[in-house]
Amino acid sequence: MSIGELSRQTGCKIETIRYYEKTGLMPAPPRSRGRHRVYAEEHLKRLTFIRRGRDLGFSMDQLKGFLAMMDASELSCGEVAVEVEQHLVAVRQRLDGLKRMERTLSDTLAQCHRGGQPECPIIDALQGPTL
Amino acid sequence: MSIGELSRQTGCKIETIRYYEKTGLMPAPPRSRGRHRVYAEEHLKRLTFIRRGRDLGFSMDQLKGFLAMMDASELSCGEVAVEVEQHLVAVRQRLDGLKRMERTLSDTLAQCHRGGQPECPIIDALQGPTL
DNA sequence: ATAAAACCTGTAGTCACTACAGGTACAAGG
DNA sequence: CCTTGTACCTGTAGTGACTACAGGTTTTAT
Repeated sequence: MSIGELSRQTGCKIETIRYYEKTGLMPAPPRSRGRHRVYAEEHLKRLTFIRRGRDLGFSMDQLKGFLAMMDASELSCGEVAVEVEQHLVAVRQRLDGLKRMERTLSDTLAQCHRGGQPECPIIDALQGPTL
Repeated sequence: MSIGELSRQTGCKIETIRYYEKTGLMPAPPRSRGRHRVYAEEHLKRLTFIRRGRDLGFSMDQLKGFLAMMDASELSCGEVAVEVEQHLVAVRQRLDGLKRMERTLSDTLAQCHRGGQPECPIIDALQGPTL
């Protein structure tokens, strides 16, 4: 499988795949005579795992940790679970922050009478000390 | 007011204030004989606005736009409102993504029987095609 | 055989900071 | 007035996770 094919199958850009290789997240695959990267099924699986993990908000470092455990086939579920749990806490915090943000923005917008009033509640809201 | 004092009042790190100056978000303030930055009330207001805006997820470029409008005292509420509205849409999308993320993570965790079963649903979930 | 597409390497840019190194200024106490 | 300690200065480089480009080589299809 060429890098382009792998890219199509995973939805991961070619540059990103090469970047993952450079940073050690993906192994360097064998090459053709002309130095083109040649990938196999295992690479597809690994990259799918990485993309999925990234989509779920794990850092490249966290994924590197997971992959190292899997590579060592000490897939001690427990250790991974602990990290996933911690991550979930962080995700929930971000979620709360974003919810607050959403509320503030929509409240502010609701107060704005679009006509050219001299005082804009949007600007006031952003400047004032309340909130 | 020294840069340290401004930093304390706004909760914005000194390096960040200098960075905002370099990028044109904050104006270059007058200096003391010895080149130390000397800030006034207006700087405090502006930086508060910037911090607030950043906390609400606006980019430095968007804030630069708002500030330029305010500086020109064409605070045409309408234009700002349109941008805020668009931003709100983006925030809601991120919120949805995060909610999906939260659900996937907690579902996956729920399936994991921490004991050393050979198959870890966490790893399966991240690798498999479903989801 | 040739042309177009895909691939290669290496470097630099993005965003919003953050950290550091190596130096100068200022405020307080003696 | 002098010293000491803190606060400040500039400039550069690093972060994370990519993305974009320039300038060259290989593969594939006609």
